[in-house]
Amino acid sequence: MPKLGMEPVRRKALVDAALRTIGSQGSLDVTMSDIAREAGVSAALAHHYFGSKQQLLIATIRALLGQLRTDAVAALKAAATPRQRVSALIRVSFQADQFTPDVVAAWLAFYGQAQSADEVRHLLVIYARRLHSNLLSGLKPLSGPDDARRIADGAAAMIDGLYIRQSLKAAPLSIEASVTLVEDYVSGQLSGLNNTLPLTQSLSPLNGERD
Amino acid sequence: MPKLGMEPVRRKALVDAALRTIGSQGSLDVTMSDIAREAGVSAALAHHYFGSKQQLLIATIRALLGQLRTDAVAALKAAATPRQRVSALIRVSFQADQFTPDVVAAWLAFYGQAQSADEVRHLLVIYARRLHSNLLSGLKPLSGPDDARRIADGAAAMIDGLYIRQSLKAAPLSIEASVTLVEDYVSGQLSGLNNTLPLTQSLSPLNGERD
DNA sequence: TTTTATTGATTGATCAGTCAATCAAAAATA
DNA sequence: TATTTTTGATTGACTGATCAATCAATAAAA
Repeated sequence: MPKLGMEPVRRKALVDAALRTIGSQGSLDVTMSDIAREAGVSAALAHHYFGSKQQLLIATIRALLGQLRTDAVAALKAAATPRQRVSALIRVSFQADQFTPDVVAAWLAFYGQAQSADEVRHLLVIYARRLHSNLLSGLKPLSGPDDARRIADGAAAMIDGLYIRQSLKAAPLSIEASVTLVEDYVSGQLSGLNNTLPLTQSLSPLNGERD
Repeated sequence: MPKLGMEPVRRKALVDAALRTIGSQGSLDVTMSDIAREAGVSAALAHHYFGSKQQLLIATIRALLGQLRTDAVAALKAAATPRQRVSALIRVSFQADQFTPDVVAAWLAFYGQAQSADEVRHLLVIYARRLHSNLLSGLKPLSGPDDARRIADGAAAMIDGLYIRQSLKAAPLSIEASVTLVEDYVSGQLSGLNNTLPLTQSLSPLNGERD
């Protein structure tokens, strides 16, 4: 069987399998054997390519983060106004493929791991910073920098919190309801400012002005 | 050494030790020996009183939840108006002893555990429901029931999200900043309604009217 | 033949949970 | 009161299972 060039194929298969396994079990207490079996290879091969379980987990987080970035970049490209950029970021966070029980459970498991593993924490901090800074760049033109920072903090927190709620699977909010909640927060905060900036587009963020 | 009536003393010591150990390590991957050592007893004694590690963990969550309820009840008792009740609930969530890195890390670890342990999930669902329903009872007099539900969802999500952010320990928000964010959200949403109800007190929630 | 892919078998460590034994206070008895 | 019995508290040592990591061996390209 051994054909050449298997390494990238196996790496991807193992990372995908790790995500599925962690997600379905909802915990990082999955064995290398579990993951390898899911990927259709031996546990020894997983060690061969990743060196350690920890490294495989880190590669898995990176994959998750990379997907999120790709999605965010694509969504931002389609947004014309600052307000639309903010909406695009909110929507990406709750995009169907990011908001599945498996993926949410995996994120949660990684957050737990962040407490004891600095490298994991670092990656999650990068995610948090990126979301915050992306939101900020959309919000700054719509308010003062201080308000923008504040609103970005609030929106980011609400997004993360909705993820947690989702993970409990008890009366979880739908994607649409989640998006609406965050949108309402942002709109409410922006319209509550001592309007020194035109806010005309802020009430229907997704219907951008024509031309 | 054996004096009578040690059981409640040991149980409490073990639960406290579990919280400290889990919090400081930031993970449920602590051994019974770790916890027992922290409590100053043997691992065998921990098993003697709790039967299993899982049961000790569940007792620990219950303790956390119980403390939260006690604090909430006390805070609600001091609140005169519905709006003040909402503020009291927000403040309790970020109360100093609930918002320490240890406690936050422990909560996070328990959320992870909720994925695979139904009893743990059930307890966390209880917490989520209690917060939501408490918020609701304060919000309903200030808005319609539908808006109240929506705002309660948003506020609860934001609170949980701020906890997560805290756990990352990267530029975490202060207690005051956290409280302010949630307060601003609630105030912003309430003032954005088609005001069919008097909202005069909603802008300075903590300065209740006299008499 | 050299290199790459792959695995079964093994190792060493870790841990939850069990158990039999010990110790000392309390209760019963003399 | 003095002595014996009972009982709760406590632990060290052990077991069985699990798992990450290693390694030597095999198979198939190149």
